[in-house]
Amino acid sequence: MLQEPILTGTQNCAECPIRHRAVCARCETDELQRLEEVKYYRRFEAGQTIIWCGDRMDFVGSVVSGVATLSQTMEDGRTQMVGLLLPSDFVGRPGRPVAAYDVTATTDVLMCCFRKAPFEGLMADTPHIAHRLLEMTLDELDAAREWMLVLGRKTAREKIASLLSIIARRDAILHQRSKDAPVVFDLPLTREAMADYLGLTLETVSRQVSALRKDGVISLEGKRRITVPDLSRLLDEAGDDSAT
Amino acid sequence: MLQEPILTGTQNCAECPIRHRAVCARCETDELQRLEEVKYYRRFEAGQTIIWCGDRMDFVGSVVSGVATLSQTMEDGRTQMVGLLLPSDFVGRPGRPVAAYDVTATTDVLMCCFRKAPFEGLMADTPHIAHRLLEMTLDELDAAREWMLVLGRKTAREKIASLLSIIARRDAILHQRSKDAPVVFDLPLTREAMADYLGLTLETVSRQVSALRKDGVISLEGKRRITVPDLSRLLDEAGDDSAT
DNA sequence: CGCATCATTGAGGGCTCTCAAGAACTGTGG
DNA sequence: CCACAGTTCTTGAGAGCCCTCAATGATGCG
Repeated sequence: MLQEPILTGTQNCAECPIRHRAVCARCETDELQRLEEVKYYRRFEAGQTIIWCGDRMDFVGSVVSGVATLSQTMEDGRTQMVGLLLPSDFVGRPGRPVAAYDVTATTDVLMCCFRKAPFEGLMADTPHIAHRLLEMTLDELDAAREWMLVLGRKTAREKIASLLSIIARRDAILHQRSKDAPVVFDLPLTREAMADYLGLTLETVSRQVSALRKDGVISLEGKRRITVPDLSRLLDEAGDDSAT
Repeated sequence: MLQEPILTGTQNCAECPIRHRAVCARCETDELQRLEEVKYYRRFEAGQTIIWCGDRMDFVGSVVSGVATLSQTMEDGRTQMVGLLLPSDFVGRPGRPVAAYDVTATTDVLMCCFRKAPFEGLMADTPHIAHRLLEMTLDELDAAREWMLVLGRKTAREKIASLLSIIARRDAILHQRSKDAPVVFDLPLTREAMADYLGLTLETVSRQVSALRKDGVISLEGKRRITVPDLSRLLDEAGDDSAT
């Protein structure tokens, strides 16, 4: 799905694609070296569960490539996605021994893992890691709160448009397209995963995607490839005050 | 609503009721002294807006007493509460010049404010503040994610039960009651505020509260005072896996 | 080609919202 | 102490949005 460098064994941090956005972004070379001593890579296939809620966590880490999801499940099977993990996002909570959520790979995922105990020691020693983690956590908190508005107050159509807007915006930044060019991207999520993210059923997701297509807000190539001819139109549909 | 100490002018941190839970919890006496130099108190009446979304923020701070809410509003007036601020909770984001949410006092509120620029300087110097803030932010992120499940997947009845559970649990901890004694507390929120928190209308909130009363899960004295005869019953209604 | 997975579409029902009226509580002034 | 407005809350009736159940269609892989 997403391009992924072929990595075998240990990789040099200096050449890491997420070097300047991950939890290690602010580290000096000596700090990086200490991180490198406690790090290792793990690879997961699309669909595979990375961590089960309640499992002992002996590592924390960063998503290097691919997309993973954070989700919660009730006894009767209702599930709600509570986070989308993109490259550079952090997994795990320092100081907590047990995972609070299920983590699942939705595409092939490469993770850079740090052994937990030494990582916690590093956090205490080197302010750069702790500061960066605080910054990232504050960003995630903002994203979670943004999402609470989507879940609590938006219609199914607005929910779909909101999700597509987020992915489209990320894509626009990543590829630095011109403002007026149509945005094209692949959905990294199945209809079911979209439903779990949006608090809908997969049938409703399917219906609303079809409706947006019929209304010309988006067009589809196959099931996953989406073209947005007019991004501001999509933002309107999402109900966000895009201004202008 | 909540008892509130009568404070005039500056107060000594050593006697502060939230001394050991707020952002300053880990500070040594010399760090506290530096904090005290940049702090001041502000008082807000119930119903008053503390901060408008988009306002310049020249301070951050802690709720000392009372209850405040964090909320987002769409252009057409739909609003979603995204956080409940209780005593010791932190307000504002270091490094951000502008408020991202509306902050409203739902009861009389006393806030301990720190001038933003010097506070940010202190954060860079003293690891205790940054560490505590990270810990608090991670807790808030967990709470936000917990709430996403409520908003996305729970029924109206379960939503009400979930909200009451949260308040009841906090009250049980605060008052250290025996396990089996009935829990009694005052709702710090109007029906409308509850609706904004739960992603419902106030009519639905009212109906479901009545239904829980008719079914004996709770009983009411006036509109606000609630008795929970059997907490585990309430937790069941909330749909959480309370286990035993 | 057949199977499995993922997605689409339809029909009907239920939960929550909208609109509306009235009741209960609060504070003010006579 | 009571009258009266203003706010908050409750309750009802009907509509609409989304869910549930079900069948069909597309896509990919052995």
